[in-house]
Amino acid sequence: MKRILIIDDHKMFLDGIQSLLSNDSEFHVQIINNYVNDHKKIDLKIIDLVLLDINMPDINGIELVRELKKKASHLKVIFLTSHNEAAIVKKAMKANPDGYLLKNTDKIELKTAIRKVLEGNKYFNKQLEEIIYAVNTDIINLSKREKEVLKLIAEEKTTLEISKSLFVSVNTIETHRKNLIRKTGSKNVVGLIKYAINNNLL
Amino acid sequence: MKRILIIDDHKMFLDGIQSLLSNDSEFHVQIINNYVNDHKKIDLKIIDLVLLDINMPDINGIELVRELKKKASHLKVIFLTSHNEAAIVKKAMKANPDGYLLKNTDKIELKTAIRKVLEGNKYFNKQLEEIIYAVNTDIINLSKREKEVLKLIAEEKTTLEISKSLFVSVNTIETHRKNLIRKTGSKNVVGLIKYAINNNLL
DNA sequence: AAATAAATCACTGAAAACCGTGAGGTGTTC
DNA sequence: GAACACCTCACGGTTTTCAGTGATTTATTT
Repeated sequence: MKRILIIDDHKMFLDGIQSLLSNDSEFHVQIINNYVNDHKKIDLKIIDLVLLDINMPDINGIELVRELKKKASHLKVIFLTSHNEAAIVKKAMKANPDGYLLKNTDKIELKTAIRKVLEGNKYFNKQLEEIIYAVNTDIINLSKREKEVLKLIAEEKTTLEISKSLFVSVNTIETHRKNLIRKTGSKNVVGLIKYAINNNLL
Repeated sequence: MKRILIIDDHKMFLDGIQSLLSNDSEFHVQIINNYVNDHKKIDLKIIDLVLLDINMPDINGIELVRELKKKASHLKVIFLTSHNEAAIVKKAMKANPDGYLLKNTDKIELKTAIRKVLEGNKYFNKQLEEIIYAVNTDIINLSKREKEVLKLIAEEKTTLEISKSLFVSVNTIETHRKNLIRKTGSKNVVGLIKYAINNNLL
């Protein structure tokens, strides 16, 4: 019997998946709705596999994977999320998960993925292969200053206004702006805002 | 035995909820992943209650409620969504649903809500009461065309590109753009994108 | 000590966005 | 039929963004 832990901010989703997997006597399922509050209830040592969302209000799923793997290196981890945007998937892959599933996959694939991963394989949605095996463009790693500028952009401030409020030259903010667009793979500020919202940077 | 239909774009969520409710012999659950494709498989006459998401790629949940109620007036309908923003909830309430649940509620409340609604009551998450009974502030009402333009803006398309893809003048798109910014109370496209994302217009 | 990343600034030039204002045609609603 | 919302288009002008390139300083890492 394999022990599975699921972390997601939607209780209903948790209850559903737990019910789904508990029909198999093969799995014992524990659920957590809020990692920050409830992680002490869980003994990671006896857990075999963790399913978790990327985008949760209290904690960032990608960083959480790193934390979990540090605490219990035997843990297998599968992302379970609805995000299929290249930038997010790529970022998530950097945390070296054992699997990545989209929430629009069905229960059969879910179980297949869990079994494969427990056997030591990796399992990724077919839809993601293209993204995952794509040439690794620059890693999205925004500096502190860049995030600061991004927040001000998201407040509908112009480059001039930002430069004044940060007491630097307009040229500097323009450079930050260009770097933000380049790093996030956006075409213009629109993509930048979408990235910022998707990645909880605001 | 009551027959329940669930419509959601995430197969995994569907499978989970079906499993959850099917443990009770009280309910018979049918699921649909894509209303546009699969609605013919369902005989609405024998369905007692529909649970559905608001935001689905192929169809708008709010309009769908109106359609369902027109086709089969005995149907009870509960929204099941993660949206708790005032604008969306208010809009959803206009469709006169019998219930509104957030996806972060648990299985107990889900079953309670279903039973209450089947008895002829209304059931709404406590968290929503404040919103529902709040004074109706002005509703931002974007026209069909404006929403269409907004979607293209959100795809990082320029005004020129949009005008070409819609076969109208650049000036027309510029006007739409100005009206969108004005109507949403934004200062520039940044505010527009934030509005669009917050209100699920994409 | 060398390499790297971060933050700063400059200059040119082109493209795009934004503002204001006016206006014609269509369709719906009161 | 008047009022209204919607969609369309035009024009002139200003502001902002975006692209490309190069450069200096500081701090950190190897």
